[in-house]
Amino acid sequence: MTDTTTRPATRRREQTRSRLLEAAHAVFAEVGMDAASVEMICERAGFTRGAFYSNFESKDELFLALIAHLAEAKIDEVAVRVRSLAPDALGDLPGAVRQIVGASMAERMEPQLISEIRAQALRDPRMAAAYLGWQTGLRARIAGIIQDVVDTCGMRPRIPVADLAELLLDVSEDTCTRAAMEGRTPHDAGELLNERIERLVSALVDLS
Amino acid sequence: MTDTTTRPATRRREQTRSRLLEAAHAVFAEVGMDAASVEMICERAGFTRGAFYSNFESKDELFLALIAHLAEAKIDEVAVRVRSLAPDALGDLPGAVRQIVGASMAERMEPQLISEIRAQALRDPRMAAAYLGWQTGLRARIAGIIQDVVDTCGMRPRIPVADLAELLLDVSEDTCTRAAMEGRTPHDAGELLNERIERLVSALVDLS
DNA sequence: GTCTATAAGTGGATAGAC
DNA sequence: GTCTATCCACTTATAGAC
Repeated sequence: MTDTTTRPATRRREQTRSRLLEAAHAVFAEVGMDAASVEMICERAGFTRGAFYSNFESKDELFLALIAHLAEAKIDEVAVRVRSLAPDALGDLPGAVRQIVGASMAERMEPQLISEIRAQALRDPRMAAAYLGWQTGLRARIAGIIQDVVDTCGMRPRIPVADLAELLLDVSEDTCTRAAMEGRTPHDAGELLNERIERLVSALVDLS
Repeated sequence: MTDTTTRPATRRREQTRSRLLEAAHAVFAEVGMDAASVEMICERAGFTRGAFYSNFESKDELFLALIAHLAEAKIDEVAVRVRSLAPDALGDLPGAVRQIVGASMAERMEPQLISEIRAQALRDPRMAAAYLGWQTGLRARIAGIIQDVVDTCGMRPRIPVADLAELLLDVSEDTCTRAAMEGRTPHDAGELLNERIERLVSALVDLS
C-alpha cells in the first residue's frame, strides 16, 4: 500500500494550490493584479472558481501567497547558483553577480511581475511587508556572497558591501525593466546588464 | 472687449482637461490604473462621466495624456531647480543631485504613480514609448548637468557621465520607493536618499 | 459643454449539487 | 474537492436632455 490512505486528499489539494499559484504567476504578470480575474487564473490552471475559493480566501490572499512563494523560490535559487559557480569563477565579481542576480531577473516575465508586486506593495501594507522581507533577505544574501569574494580575493570595495549589494540589485532590476520595455530579448537584457555591472563593479571595488 | 468671443469655449475646455488630469494623477496614484474608475476621477474633478468622454476618448488615452503631461512638467522642473542653485553650490555634487532629482521624487505620491506607470508601460507599447521618451530626456538632462559640474570643478568620474546619470536616477527612484513602502515620510526619504547618494558619488568621482 | 439615464457587460464571491 | 448556478455590485460607454 502507498500512503494514499494517510494523505491522499492533502496531496491533491497541494497540487491544486500549486497549479493555481503557477497560473497566477503568469496571469498577474501578463495583465496585472487588478485586471486579472479569478476566472482567468482558474481557466489557465484548469479549474473553476469553486475550486479556487476552496483553496484561497480571495484574490488578495492569492497574491500574498504568490509573493511568499516567489521570495522563497528566488532566495533558494541564489543559493543554488552560488554553489554551481563558486569554485572557479571567484575572481570574476561582475560575472558572478550577473550569474546570480541577473539571470533570474531577465528571464520569463520577471520584470512585469516584480513591477506589479511593487506597485501593489506601495498601496497595501501587508504586501509591502511581504515584499520588503523578501528584498531584505535577498540583499543580505547577496551582501554575504560579495563579502566572501572580497575577503577571498583581497579586494577593497569603495563603499560598504551592504550598499554595494543594494546597488547591484537595484541596477539589475532597473536594467532588466528598461530592456523589457524596449522590447529586447531576455538574452539581450542579460548582455546589457553584464556590461553595466562590469563597469560599475570595476569602478567601485579596487583590487588592493 | 476681452477675447471672450475668440476662444471662450476653448479656455473652459482646457480648464476641464486640466482638472481631469490633476484628478487622474491623484486617483491613479492612490488605487492604480485598473482599479481607478472613470467615475472616481470625474467625482474628484467635480464632473460627471459625460464631461469626461467629451474630453478624452477613453481611460487609456487619459493615462497616456497624463504621462506626457508629467514628462513635460518634470523636465521643466529640473531646469527650474538647476537655475535656482547653480551659482553657489556647484562644488557639492551630491547636494545638487538630491536637490534636482530627489526632491521631485520623494514628494506627493510620486513613487506610487511612477510605479504604476512603469507597470503599465511593461504591458502597453504606447505607454512604454511615452515613458521611455520621458526617461531618456531626463537622463540626458541630468547627464548634461553633471558634465557641467564635472568640467567646472575639474572632477574625474570613474564611470562615463551618462552611466552616472542613469545610476543616480535609478538609485533615487528605488530609494524613494522603498522609503514609501516602509512608511517613511517624504522628509525621511529625502534624508536617506541624501546619504546614499553622498556615499555613492564620493566613491564614483575623484576630485582629480 | 455638461448632465441624466441607461444599456450591456464583467467582476468577486457564495450556496448547494455531485 | 471540485463543479454549476446565481446574486449583486460596479464598470465602461452611449444617447439624448438641458
